[in-house]
Amino acid sequence: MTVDIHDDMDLEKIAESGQCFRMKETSPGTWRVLSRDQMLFIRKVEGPRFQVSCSESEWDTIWYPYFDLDRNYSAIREKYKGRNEFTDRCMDAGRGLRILRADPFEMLITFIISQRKNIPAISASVEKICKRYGHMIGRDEDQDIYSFPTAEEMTRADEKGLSECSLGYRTPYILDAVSRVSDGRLNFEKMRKLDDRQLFDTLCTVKGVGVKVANCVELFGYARTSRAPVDVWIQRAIDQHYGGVNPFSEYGDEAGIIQQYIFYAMRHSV
DNA sequence: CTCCAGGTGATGG
DNA sequence: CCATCACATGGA
Repeated sequence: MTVDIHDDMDLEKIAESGQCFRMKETSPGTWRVLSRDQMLFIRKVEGPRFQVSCSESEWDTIWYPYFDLDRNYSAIREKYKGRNEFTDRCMDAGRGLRILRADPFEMLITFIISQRKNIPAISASVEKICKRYGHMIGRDEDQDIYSFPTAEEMTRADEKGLSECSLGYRTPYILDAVSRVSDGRLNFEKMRKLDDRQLFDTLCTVKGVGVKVANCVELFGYARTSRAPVDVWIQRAIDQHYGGVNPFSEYGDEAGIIQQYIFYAMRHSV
């Protein structure tokens, strides 16, 4: 079926934005999107129209929220235009980006893995985890596609199995995260009710989760868009373009969205 | 060979 | 509180 999306929506930019590591262009213009145990093929056809592989009810309940389509990104870009010359350039370069509303557990594991790895290496480790601990959810390009494992599925992970996912020193971090979910110290649904600070503190109890990873889980897993993770790219932008001063308090509840534009722009040498 | 990658924990001041 | 340093692994 088809859907009309009148706001910013650039699938290639979203795929390259470093917030999802399983989105792939499987044939020119067609993107395979994976989240939890769901798979979607989406393709821009003409004007605002996109062709999608799901039913209308799946679109409404799964993918419309996943792509954060209730939020007007072009209005946000317009709102902050003119405040800072560099930010303007970033919003222009990143026009089409959206913050995906991904699964919190998937984000926690993924961003623990992300530390001191480049994006291709993160994708490779994530795929190995899906293949080993997830389950088959379909086929594409003559290969099996696996879900991202649930916390329940990951309880069968051990040091030996995880070490074959190229996790290096992060293996005990993943085991700690999984163990906290299985004994209830970490409950992702209950955590939805916490405010930003409480959620941050709870996430930081997990080994291998510090300021940056906790903020990524808040932003991408809980849509806490006031959170603006500072990684090496953002720190570089702060040093080179904002006089060494973190600019994100200027952007209030949209700080995380502005951060995403800057991250994208820095990685594409704007 | 060296250097680096969406950082964090442990240690020492 | 801030500055260092080690930490596995794969790719350039």
